Amino acid sequence: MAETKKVTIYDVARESGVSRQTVSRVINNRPEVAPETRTRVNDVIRDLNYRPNAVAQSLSRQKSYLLGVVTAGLKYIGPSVTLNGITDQAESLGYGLLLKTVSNFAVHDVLSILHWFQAHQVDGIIWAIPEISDNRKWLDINTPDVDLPIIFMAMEKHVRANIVCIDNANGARLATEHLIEMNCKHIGHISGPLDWLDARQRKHGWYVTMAEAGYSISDRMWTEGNWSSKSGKKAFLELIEKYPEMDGLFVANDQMALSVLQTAVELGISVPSSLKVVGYDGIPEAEFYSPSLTTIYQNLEDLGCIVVNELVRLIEKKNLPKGDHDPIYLKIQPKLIIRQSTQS
Amino acid sequence: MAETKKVTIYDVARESGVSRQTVSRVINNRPEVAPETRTRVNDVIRDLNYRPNAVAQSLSRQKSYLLGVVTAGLKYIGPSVTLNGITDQAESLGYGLLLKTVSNFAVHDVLSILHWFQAHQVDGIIWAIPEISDNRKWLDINTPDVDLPIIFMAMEKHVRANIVCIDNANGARLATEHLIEMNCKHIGHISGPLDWLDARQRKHGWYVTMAEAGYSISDRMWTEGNWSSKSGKKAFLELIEKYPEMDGLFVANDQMALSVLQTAVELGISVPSSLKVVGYDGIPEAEFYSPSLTTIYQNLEDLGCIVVNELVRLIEKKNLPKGDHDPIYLKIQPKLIIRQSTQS
DNA sequence: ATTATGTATGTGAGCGCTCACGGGAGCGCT
DNA sequence: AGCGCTCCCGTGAGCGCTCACATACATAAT
Repeated sequence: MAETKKVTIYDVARESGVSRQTVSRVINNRPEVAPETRTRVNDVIRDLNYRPNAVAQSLSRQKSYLLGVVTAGLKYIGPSVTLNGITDQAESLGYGLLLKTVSNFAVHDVLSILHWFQAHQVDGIIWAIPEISDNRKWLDINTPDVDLPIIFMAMEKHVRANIVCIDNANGARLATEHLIEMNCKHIGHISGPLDWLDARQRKHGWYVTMAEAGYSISDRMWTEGNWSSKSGKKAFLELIEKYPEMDGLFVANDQMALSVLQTAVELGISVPSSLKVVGYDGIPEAEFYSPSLTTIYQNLEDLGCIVVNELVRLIEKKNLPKGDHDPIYLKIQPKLIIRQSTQS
Repeated sequence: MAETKKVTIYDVARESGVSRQTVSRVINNRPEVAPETRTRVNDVIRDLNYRPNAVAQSLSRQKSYLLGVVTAGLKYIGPSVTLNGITDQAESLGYGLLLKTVSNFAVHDVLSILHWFQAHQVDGIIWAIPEISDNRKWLDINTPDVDLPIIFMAMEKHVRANIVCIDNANGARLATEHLIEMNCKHIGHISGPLDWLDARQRKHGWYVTMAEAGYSISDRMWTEGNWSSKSGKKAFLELIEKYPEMDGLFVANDQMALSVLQTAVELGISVPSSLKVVGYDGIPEAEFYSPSLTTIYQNLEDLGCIVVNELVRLIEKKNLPKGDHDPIYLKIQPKLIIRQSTQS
């Protein structure tokens, strides 16, 4: 354990009778080394238990193979799953992750985070915080003085921001169209908190689909929740009161939707026969509830994976051409999963 | 944006007419700088938009202010919440986080992870992977050649490993004692997968408490699940069949417990009047189910926070004395939260 | 023999910073 | 004048590595 202090490239060089540069060539797998030399150096490396110092490497080659990730709300399952996708893909592309979190989605000091990443020489940044109220405003006001590739997740299209997100509007459309197909005539909606972009997009998707299908829409047909089970129950009680003829319901996330299913039992409303319910997210529990919940599944792990791919592409492209291309704007498509809660 | 290239400490020095060392003193808030000099340098720093290069600092001072965290199963809520606690506390102590994940809890190559952290000069490591089957065996076999403070979470006591964990056995005791107090005469258990240490500890806690209270115990009184809702339902059906007189049930996590509550409705078993149920974890949904679920709450955010505190203590203590102290072994106490599912 | 073409290695410099020094200026004291 | 002291500041060296180059020796082409 408490061996000699740090082994450096010099130790290896001395021990194997070559120069540090040759050792460097060996550890970086460069071709210009004689086979015997290579094996000899490798032997010494093993004997000395040498391990290249990544910090020194970063400093010297001006590249860290590290990505910065800002996330929020790891206590919720969505962000966590996304992060999981990010880590996996980063790992497999040979990048490490420097993680920052901000509390309750408010970005108190964007710049300090960007600067911290910059100081640590990350090669790129993933901004994995949902767009809520005006927490992206800084992008317009204050062009950050950080010259690094950044990809944002889940935000409105923007002139000079790279974005990868889920197509919420289309997810909502799938849900609503399904309810229409199942012959629902009075389709309500429980939205997420409307300062969230995702919530607005889902609500908008419901709205537009209804309108296109010739349904008339009024404010008594929807209520706002805040994603939590508790709020789901509250919103449902409110909604069913002001919209009693409702026979179809699109809920903006599964957690609230499950709460609706349960509350429906308490109220003696039978799902799916007299009310059909669609959720959003595709959490595992939704499958094993009874009735199992029809939902819009978004593969957040994939999303994380795609973000990393795009970012690494940006990083590696950055060296070559000077021309500013259009920013990335990628929408991932969610899928409708039909289960009992909408079957007749 | 695309300004001049990197601003270094030399630029600041030249521009403000002092030596790099003085600039260094300013950015590190050292006292030996004349007030006017300090403000002048600070002005130049602001004008030039200078930001110290953390990589160079790490290399030079041989200290990175970075912690390595290995986690697994971010797609589950437990590990994520813990990670959340870790990030928050690390942040507030001035440490950054380097994150690695491993897939499905199996540590295919422990050493490569340790070495990666070591190469990146982290100051300490948090091993936040649950102990499952023999994924800690390496600790016995192969004393890692990494001379860094490491803290493990959720593992069996070990001669030379620092450990911070939740007192599962005691949590299970609280649950079981509560059922006993509520006059249950036939108390069953649905365990987690028994290759998990946590599952074994919870089961053991139930067992011991039962035994101490003079209950006789047999194998028909418990079944094994795998934490998932689905498995909870399956386990419950099995259990109620072989142990029909059961009137109290301790379930090893909330997810399975909620599934039990739901299945009970389907079977026409009324909770709590004819069966009382206690879960474990304290997930938010548990509160808003009906009946709301009595559960054992473990504050995982706190847990993460405590781990970081201990690790940083180790790091900062490391410089001073040579004496190896006993390894850390901290057990965090969970709490019983009584709700409807056990009220008479 | 002369020049070209490689292949395998070593050398200086530098990445951006901090440590350990050392040294000048200014003060009060003998 | 000389001493010691504090306060402020600068210089050399080095953290561990990689870049761009130079060098040595082979082999092949003229």
